[in-house]
Amino acid sequence: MDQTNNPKKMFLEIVKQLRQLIADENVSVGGKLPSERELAERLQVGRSTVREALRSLELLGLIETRRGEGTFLSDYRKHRLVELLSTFILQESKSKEDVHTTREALEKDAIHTICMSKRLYALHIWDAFKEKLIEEDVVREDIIREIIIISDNRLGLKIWFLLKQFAGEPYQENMSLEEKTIWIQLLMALQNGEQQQALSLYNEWLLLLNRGDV
Amino acid sequence: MDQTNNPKKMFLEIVKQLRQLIADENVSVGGKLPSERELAERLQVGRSTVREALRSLELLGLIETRRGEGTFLSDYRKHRLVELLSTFILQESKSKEDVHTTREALEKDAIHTICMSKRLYALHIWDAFKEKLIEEDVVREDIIREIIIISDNRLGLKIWFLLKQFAGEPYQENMSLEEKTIWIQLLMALQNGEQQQALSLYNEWLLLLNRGDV
DNA sequence: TAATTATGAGTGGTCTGACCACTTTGTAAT
DNA sequence: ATTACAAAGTGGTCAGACCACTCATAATTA
Repeated sequence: MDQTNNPKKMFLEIVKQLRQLIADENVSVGGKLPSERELAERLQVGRSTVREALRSLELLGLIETRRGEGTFLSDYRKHRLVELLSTFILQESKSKEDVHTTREALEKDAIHTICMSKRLYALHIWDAFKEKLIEEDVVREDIIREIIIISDNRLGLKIWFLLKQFAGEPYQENMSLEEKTIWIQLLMALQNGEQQQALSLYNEWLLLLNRGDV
Repeated sequence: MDQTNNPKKMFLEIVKQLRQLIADENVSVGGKLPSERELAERLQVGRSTVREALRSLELLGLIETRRGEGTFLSDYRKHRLVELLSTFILQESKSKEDVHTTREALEKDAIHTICMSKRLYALHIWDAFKEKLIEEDVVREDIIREIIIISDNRLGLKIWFLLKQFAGEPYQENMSLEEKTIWIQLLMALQNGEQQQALSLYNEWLLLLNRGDV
């Protein structure tokens, strides 16, 4: 059992084991976890230790508990990590800048990946985008999300998704006509795999954003 | 009692009160918090409830506990949020390819940032790198880490650091002579801010890596 | 006197058992 | 078949008991 150097915190160990258990038993989102008493028995620890681990995960918003019912795996989209991040980390302005930088790195990479990809994307995808850009109001983050989805890097998408929420309103505003013009060109560049052109347009768009607001 | 649709979790309440207490008593970074028993008495709750709150904050890395000593407010620069974030994200998307892609995106971004930066880096930094490359055995991840550190994106560095651990051995092996040659050129490109050249060399290095092993 | 050792108070770590409040479920009465 | 009620299950909280560890201080020793 405790073969390792075990000066470590038990409750941290339980957190780890809970994750393992969730993976093993294939608990799906919204699914029910074993009761605290059962967990205590299965993991061979006291109920209070189990609770310390569960409460930690609850603070993170990873699980949800309902008295009289049980403990449930909560929707990822309800993770409280982002809020906590903002509360505790992002006090330093440098951090905010870091978030932007990192997020933009992911976006550029998506553009790069799409251009480099040998995969052929159906034409109608790009056409649909362009049409949408022209005819509807488009929120900035929507189109970028699509780009990253197309680039097929799910990890990158998840990280981006989290970082995005720090971008604040600018990312949730509608695109101006000027921006749309850039993006239509950008989409064409992506369609044709013209990486240089695409990245150049992206940078142009960033400049436009930074000039406009903040 | 009066449940004004306020299913107030006691331990969440305690978390809040703890933050209040830290603010009120002006506990500084590294400072000591009251003992669990004292907190329980002051907040009029059981010790186990206090512990659930404390353990939650500990999982976040906001406080640090040392058996026999006490509970201390930890340096918020040591927060564990990114780690947690990544751990849970990586749980789901097990695609190693995604990890590599994302990691490379961060590395490229570091290169890009350094080249674009108006900041002048002391010449001796680059010279020291080059010397090290020539004279010593250099582990791959070491030099890349330095690059990212120089790019001064701490968030990116943290994420990279985590992703790196999934890269496996290749990243912990020594560089071959061929690789060193590329990197010396790359360092020169960085020194001169030649972005195109630097990224091109980086890609060349990646190709070399992928051809060589796994 | 100075250095070393022993002691005890304080603290976090864990477990047990006991209630409480609430939800679900199964059963008995209608 | 429907309803009413009791029981079981679950999270929420508390109190008390040990344990392992740290540290300051007293006691012992050199």
